[in-house]
Amino acid sequence: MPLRIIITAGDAMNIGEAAQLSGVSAKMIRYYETIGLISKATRSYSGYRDYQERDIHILRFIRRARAAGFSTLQIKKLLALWQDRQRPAREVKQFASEHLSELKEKIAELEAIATALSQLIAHCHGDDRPDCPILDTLAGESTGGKFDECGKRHPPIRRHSAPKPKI
Amino acid sequence: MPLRIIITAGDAMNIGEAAQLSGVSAKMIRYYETIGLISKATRSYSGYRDYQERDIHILRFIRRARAAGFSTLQIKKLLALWQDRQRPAREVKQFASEHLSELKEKIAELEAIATALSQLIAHCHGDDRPDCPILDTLAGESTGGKFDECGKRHPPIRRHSAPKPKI
DNA sequence: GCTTGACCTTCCAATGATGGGAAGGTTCAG
DNA sequence: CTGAACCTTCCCATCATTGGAAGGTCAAGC
Repeated sequence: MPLRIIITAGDAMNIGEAAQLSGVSAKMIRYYETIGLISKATRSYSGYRDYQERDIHILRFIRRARAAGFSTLQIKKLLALWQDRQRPAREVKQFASEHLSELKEKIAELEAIATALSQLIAHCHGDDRPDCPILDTLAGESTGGKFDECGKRHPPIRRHSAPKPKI
Repeated sequence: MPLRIIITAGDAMNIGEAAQLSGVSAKMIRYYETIGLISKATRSYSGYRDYQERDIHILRFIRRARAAGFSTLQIKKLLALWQDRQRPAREVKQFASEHLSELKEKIAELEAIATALSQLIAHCHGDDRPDCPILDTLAGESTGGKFDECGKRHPPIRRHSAPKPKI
């Protein structure tokens, strides 16, 4: 992966440098532009996107907000709150609190699953014999078992990670 | 939502009844067939899929495994283990344990986010004044802040829930 | 000037599990 | 025979993210 380190004196920079400085991939910067999360970048004569320090700040904000688990839609609102210097902190606190509640709910769901699974695993002798309470429970005839109760939401397993903040 | 309750004496049934009995939606049954998680259903003369009791058991197994947070790929393996009556329970236990580790890791990540967010919220006075440590942190100039560390994976926010087990 | 390679551009595709809906065929009861 | 409730296949959307192709641009070194 050859990676030329870009150093520029002034403010203006291409998308690659913006990506390096902000920790948001160029791909994602373009994506954020298409979904309207950031405003359309001005273009150089040849069509290259042009970024300033100010854009880098915004992109970093977005990266951190993503790392905090906010969706792009939520970030749109956060950006609006951020840019409005008159907004009362109350609004921000409330918004963040709602997100925190969702997070906690998700955690509780996962923990319910983990607990149930732990118990099954604990009850499995795990030797060469074929009888196994784990499979028996999943196959179970009875209703109202552990896994008829918990784990109602299951986001797809993702291959791609969110951008790993290296800056 | 008109819903006719279907009661059939014998084993053979259409996809709708299979869905009701298994708790897996007809849509998902077809999907599981296309991705090869279940074998292709036999068809009636007119092309309707035909299901037996045995298929219902498999579908219930899949539903519970999904509720336990296994991906369809993992379930494929679980089904193979289940169907192999000679497999040592050790294998199942190991497989489930690996999944449990992943679950715990995910929980830990979410908890790191939740903790960091909690702290920010706690530090926000939340009144009418505009200064707010939450936004300040997201906008922060400094590197190595809370959200430069935690939360590396963020599955997309889903609209659709996994099938809610009602049976 | 020309080449080369590292940039940049747009566009399309895939991921994973799930639902929505259209267009059209089947079945069964009244 | 009609209508409703099934069934079929096919395409689309979600969300954030990456991959890759096809092609334009720029700057350094020859």
